[in-house]
Amino acid sequence: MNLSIHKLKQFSLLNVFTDEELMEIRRITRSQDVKRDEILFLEGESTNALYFVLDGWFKAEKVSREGRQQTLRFIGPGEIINELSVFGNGMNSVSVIAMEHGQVFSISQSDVEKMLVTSPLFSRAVILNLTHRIEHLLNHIENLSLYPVEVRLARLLLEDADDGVVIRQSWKTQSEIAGQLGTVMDVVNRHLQNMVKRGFIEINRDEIIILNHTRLAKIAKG
Amino acid sequence: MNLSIHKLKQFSLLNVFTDEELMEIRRITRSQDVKRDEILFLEGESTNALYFVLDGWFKAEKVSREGRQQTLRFIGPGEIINELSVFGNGMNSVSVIAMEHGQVFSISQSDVEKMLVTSPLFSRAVILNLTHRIEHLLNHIENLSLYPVEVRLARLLLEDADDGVVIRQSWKTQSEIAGQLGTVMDVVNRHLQNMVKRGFIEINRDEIIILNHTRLAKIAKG
DNA sequence: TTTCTAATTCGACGAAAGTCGAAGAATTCA
DNA sequence: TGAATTCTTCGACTTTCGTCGAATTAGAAA
Repeated sequence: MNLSIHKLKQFSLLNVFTDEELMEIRRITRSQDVKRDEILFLEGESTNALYFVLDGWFKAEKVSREGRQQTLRFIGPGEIINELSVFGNGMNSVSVIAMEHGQVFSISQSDVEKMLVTSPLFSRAVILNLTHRIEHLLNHIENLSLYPVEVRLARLLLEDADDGVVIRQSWKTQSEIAGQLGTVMDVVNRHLQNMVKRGFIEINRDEIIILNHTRLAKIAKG
Repeated sequence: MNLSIHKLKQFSLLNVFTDEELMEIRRITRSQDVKRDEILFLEGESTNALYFVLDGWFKAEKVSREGRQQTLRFIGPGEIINELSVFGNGMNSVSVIAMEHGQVFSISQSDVEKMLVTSPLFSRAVILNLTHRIEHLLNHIENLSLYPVEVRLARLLLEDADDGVVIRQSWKTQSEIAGQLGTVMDVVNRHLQNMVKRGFIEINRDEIIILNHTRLAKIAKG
């Protein structure tokens, strides 16, 4: 059993339990390796387990009939997948796909349900988690409907930037960025090139460097 | 005290309590009349109470710097306002405005917090409420980013229609519909007129009649 | 290296959406 | 009832976005 108590505590949902309780919980988890491009579950299916990401990156997306895709979020270590169908008893409203090799563990819906009843702290943590998700989604909607791609792109760059540098995982292609922004690759490229031309940023394969933070922030303001 | 136990039970969050508990709860509520166009609270403020709509309609919206507005939802009797700042301890991320004269009652954040700790059923109901909100928002995002205005409009009409008729409250202007769809009045009108011209719908001041459900559904499919 | 695949870049075009000005219709208010 | 306000409608114009085809570059695999 390589699932340490320490690792379990990385998850805000589990951080509310004592070490003894976590040892109990560890027993009801099911670990799972996920290969790159593997589909954890599909929109429309019913999946009855809560997944915890130990390692690797995933994305949650919706796909239109014509194949356009809208990425709702990228999901990394310490984050949780599938709150919606577990707590809402519904179908998955998004598909979740592994961007790279990863590792997750899951707890069945019935076990989660028991935890909800017995631990008010766990319930509280779940509620907090859901409100954060809602805030994130509200922000997403605001961006989509009120601001053009250039603004959304500038905001994305500034948010993802760490010390003026946006690190690009190997899977973070312009297509993926487009999916995140709710548009298509060509449009993203056009705006990126435009920002390069104006000297605001510099693009490499594995990073995007912000050269003029002030001007970029001005764009992001809308 | 004109707030009957029966009325309290209309709310899914409160329906989990016994009559005795509800009498207790009734004591900690604060009723309030709201005039038309009155702002219940503003985006960015911190409001520390959970509101329950007894009567009247409200809207939750975000406004851009340029004045474009995105309505997130209309809120009617039996629905709850401000889950986000109460459960998430953050600021309001939307503004809520009364569309018509209405009546609400509220419970303070600290009292709600107590209810969360003492009643697992209440917690469960809150979680369910939040997941529904998330589902709704996900749907909204999908529509915004993947489907054009005409499709979104057709979907809205079909959703709101009751027996082939969409009843328009006096405040449900084309401007409001535009805000709901994430676009502007002119565009909505253009598409509505187009649907009229093609004989799919008929527009009156107080209702929109769906004449050709099949064709409209075909548009809604995307 | 060479080959193959995936990602990026470009130009040009068409479609959808947003903007502006203004006029007509309906509703509300005095 | 008349006046004022709000809502709706229209046409013309601009901008942004999405699409297509194709060339170029970079990376991965053989």
